[in-house]
Amino acid sequence: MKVLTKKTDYAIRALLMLAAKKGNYVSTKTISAEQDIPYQFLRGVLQEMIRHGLITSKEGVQGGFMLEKDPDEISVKQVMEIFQGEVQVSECMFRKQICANRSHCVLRHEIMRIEQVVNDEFQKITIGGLLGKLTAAKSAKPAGNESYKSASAKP
Amino acid sequence: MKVLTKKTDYAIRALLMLAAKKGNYVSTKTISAEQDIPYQFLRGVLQEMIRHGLITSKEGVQGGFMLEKDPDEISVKQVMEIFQGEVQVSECMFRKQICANRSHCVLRHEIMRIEQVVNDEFQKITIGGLLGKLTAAKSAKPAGNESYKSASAKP
DNA sequence: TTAATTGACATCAATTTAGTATCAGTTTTG
DNA sequence: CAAAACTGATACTAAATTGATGTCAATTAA
Ligand code: FES
Ligand code: FES
Repeated sequence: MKVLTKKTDYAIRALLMLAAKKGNYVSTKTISAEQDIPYQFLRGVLQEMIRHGLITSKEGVQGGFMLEKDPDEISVKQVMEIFQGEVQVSECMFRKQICANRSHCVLRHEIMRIEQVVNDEFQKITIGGLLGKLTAAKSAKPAGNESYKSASAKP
Repeated sequence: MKVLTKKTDYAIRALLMLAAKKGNYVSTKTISAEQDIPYQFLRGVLQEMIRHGLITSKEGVQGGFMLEKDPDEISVKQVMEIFQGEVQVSECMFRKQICANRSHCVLRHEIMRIEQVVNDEFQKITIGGLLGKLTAAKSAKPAGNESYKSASAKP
C-alpha cells in the first residue's frame, strides 16, 4: 500500500525548493534538474498547484514559479488532496443486508477514526516545518550539499 | 486515496461469514451470493487466504471453506498485507542531494510514525471484534436481516 | 528579434486493480 | 457407478489509475 504518489512527492519537493528560494521565480527546468523530476511531468504538477492557489507563475524569460502562500500554511495533506483526493477507506463494506443500519455501524466508526488520525497527522506536516527541519539537519551535518540554503541568494 | 482494495474488502466480508458459521464449511457460491461478490474473483481471494493459512477448504460436494484461526487472532492488518502489501509512504523523497543524511531525516521519521499509527490501528481491528460488534448492532436493531446469526445451525 | 519560459491540452505507456474463463481433480449422493 | 457440487491451479481480459511525453500558442527579458 503506497501512501504518497509520485505527483504528491514531486509537488512537495518542488514546494520545498520554492519555499527555500522564497521571493524568487524558479523555473521548471531548474526544479526538474535539481530534483531529478521528469520535466514535462513536473510542469503538469506545477500547473495543478497554480489552479489550487498554492503558487503563482511568471511567463517568459526569467519566469518561473513562486510560492503564493506562507510555507507554514501549506500542509502535506493539502497537497495530497490535490493529487490523490481525500482519504477514503472503502465505500462501504457489507453493503447488502448487514449494512441496513448504516448509521449504527461500528466498523465504519473505527475506520473513520483511522481516517481522521491519518488526516490529522498529514495536516500537521507543513512545507515550512519540513524546510526548517531539513535545513537544520543540513547545517548540523555539512556534507557538501548546499541545495536548500536560505534563499534570497541575489542581494 | 483509497485504503482498502476490493480484494481486502471481499476477504474481510468472507472471513466474517466464515467466523459467523464457524465449524461449518461454507461454499464460494454461498458467500458470493450472500455478499454480492463476483464469484470467480472471490475464488481467487479465498485461495490466497488458504495459502496464507487463514482458512482451510474441503473439495467436492458439501465442500467449502472454514476458518483456520481464531477470529480474534485475525486482524484487518493481516488481511491488508496479504492483498495490498505493507504500508509504505514513498520510497524516499529528496533522493538526490538532500537525502545524503538519510538516517537523520526528520520527514522520514514523521512519516514513518504515521505508518506506525495506521498499522497499529488496523492491527487492533480483528474479525472477531468486528463480528461481535456487527451481531450486537443486529440484535439491538432487528431489521429483518438474519444473515450473520450465531452459526452452528445444523445440530 | 530571439531564446527562455509558462498555458493549455492531447496522447501514450506502464502499472495496478478488478473481473472472467477453463480444465482437472475431489467428494457426496442418488 | 455416474452425475453434480465443489475446490485447485492458472491463464487471460478489461478497466482504472498512475506515470510520462509531446506540441503549439502566448508571453517576456534581453
Ligand atoms: S460498512 Fe457499511 S455500514 Fe458498516
Ligand atoms: S526523505 Fe529520504 S532521507 Fe528523508
